[in-house]
Amino acid sequence: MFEINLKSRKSIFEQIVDGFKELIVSGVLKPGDRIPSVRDLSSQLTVNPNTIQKAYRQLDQEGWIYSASGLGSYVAERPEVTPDEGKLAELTVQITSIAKQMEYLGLSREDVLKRVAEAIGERRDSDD
Amino acid sequence: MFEINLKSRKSIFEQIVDGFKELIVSGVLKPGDRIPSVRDLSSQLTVNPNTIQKAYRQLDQEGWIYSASGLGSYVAERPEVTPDEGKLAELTVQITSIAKQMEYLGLSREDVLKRVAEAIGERRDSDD
Amino acid sequence: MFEINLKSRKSIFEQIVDGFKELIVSGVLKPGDRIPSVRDLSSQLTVNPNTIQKAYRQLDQEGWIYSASGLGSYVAERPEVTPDEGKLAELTVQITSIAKQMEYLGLSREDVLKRVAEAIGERRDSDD
Amino acid sequence: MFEINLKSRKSIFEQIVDGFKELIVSGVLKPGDRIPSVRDLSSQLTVNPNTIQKAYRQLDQEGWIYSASGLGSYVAERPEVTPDEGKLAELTVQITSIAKQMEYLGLSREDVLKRVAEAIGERRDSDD
DNA sequence: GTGGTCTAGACCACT
DNA sequence: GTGGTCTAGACCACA
Repeated sequence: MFEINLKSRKSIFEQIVDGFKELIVSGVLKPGDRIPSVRDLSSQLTVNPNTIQKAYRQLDQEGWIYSASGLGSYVAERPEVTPDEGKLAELTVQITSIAKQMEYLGLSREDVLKRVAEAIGERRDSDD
Repeated sequence: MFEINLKSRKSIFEQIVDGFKELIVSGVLKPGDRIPSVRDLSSQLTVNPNTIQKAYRQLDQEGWIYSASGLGSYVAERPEVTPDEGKLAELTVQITSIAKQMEYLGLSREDVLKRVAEAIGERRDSDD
Repeated sequence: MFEINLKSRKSIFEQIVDGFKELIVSGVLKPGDRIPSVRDLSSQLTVNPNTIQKAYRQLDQEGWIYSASGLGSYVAERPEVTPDEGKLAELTVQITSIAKQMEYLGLSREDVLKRVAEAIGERRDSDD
Repeated sequence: MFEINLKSRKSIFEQIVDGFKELIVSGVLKPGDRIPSVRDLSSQLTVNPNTIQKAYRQLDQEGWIYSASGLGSYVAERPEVTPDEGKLAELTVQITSIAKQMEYLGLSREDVLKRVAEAIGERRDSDD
């Protein structure tokens, strides 16, 4: 699935949460897909089940997955129609901070935008 | 200078570090500017001096400020010519992750780029 | 009959028990009505028969239905004359807690009562 | 503060969460008040610190308290101005279900409303 | 001192 | 089998 880096500044918990977000957002995991059971992932990553559990609960609360006791955990439907403005606002704050730091490091505004555009897989030049 | 929000999930330490980064990156604090002494900021924010001290040390290590013993702390010069590719790579990873999450939430790629562009204060094409 | 929502925090078992209570309390199911057999409901809801079985047993014990071996399960008579003060006391505690939370959230006492009144389908004064 | 009933259907975790909500909603704990440290409450209730911690985190996420690492946990400000319609809707669903059950048990609609009115400390008859 | 993370391992209810 | 709760106890960063 992914790997845990014990040396990272990120906590194991956070790495698992973010790891799943990446997988979902990048389309590797699709809505309805079953994700590993707490115990399975626990032994796969050699991480305590409690930690996995906590991560799953977090992802559940944030709406990324849902967990049905006795059945397993599944990737939630993609939030359609109404982009959650609350979450969006939070992400905008984060992205702003990072974008400004990149600019400060010497990147031109154009270059920052280019990197983001590449990141989400869009050609900015051709058919913009 | 800025304010400490105890209700934030961020620790006070983190808020101070990030707060200074924002101020520097946004140009409020310019290279060479003197920043408050540990004692002053401590009483201003009613925050434990140890915490301020630690934050300054962190900012120093990351190259945002430099502390001259007995003289005070100053905003470091902007790293001009040579964009630190290591830091840049890390930031790119972060910004990619966030941009993809925004897209997943329902924003079009165009809208994501627009938000970033606004974030760093640029008009994307000419006068869009 | 009703639907099972796997994404709910409620267990399937709980959803079935509560679902029947709602149907009975709202009058959709009336005393004496036959409810589906375990097998039927199991295939209708695609839920494990054991779970249905357990839910029926629970409803039986709480006096909402009665199961006649070999004949099926039926909605029990409404407990007319003697309101079970034990159950009532428990419900009062629960409703009090929720009402106070609604008030704390910013609803006036009037508004809280209005919502409850609407909930049970009554006009509070005359034709409000 | 309050007591834990090991025999209750409610989990310890839930009892703690609900216990604090009661205390806040009833005014025993006021915004800004400090609540016991995780360790203190843990030894007071002879409940594992992890469980207390989990409860505090839940209360934090729901906006009832806020926890500042190294400082302690405090009752959050009362949500003013904008009654959170999401939470309100959830509570309305709950209160409806209970009110209907009370009615089914034999209470008149009037009696149900009376109980709720008493619960939140309002006289329905005098100055309605 | 504070909150927070993580592990180890038991136990429970639900499917 | 599944998710979820709870305990016991270590450890960390922050204040």
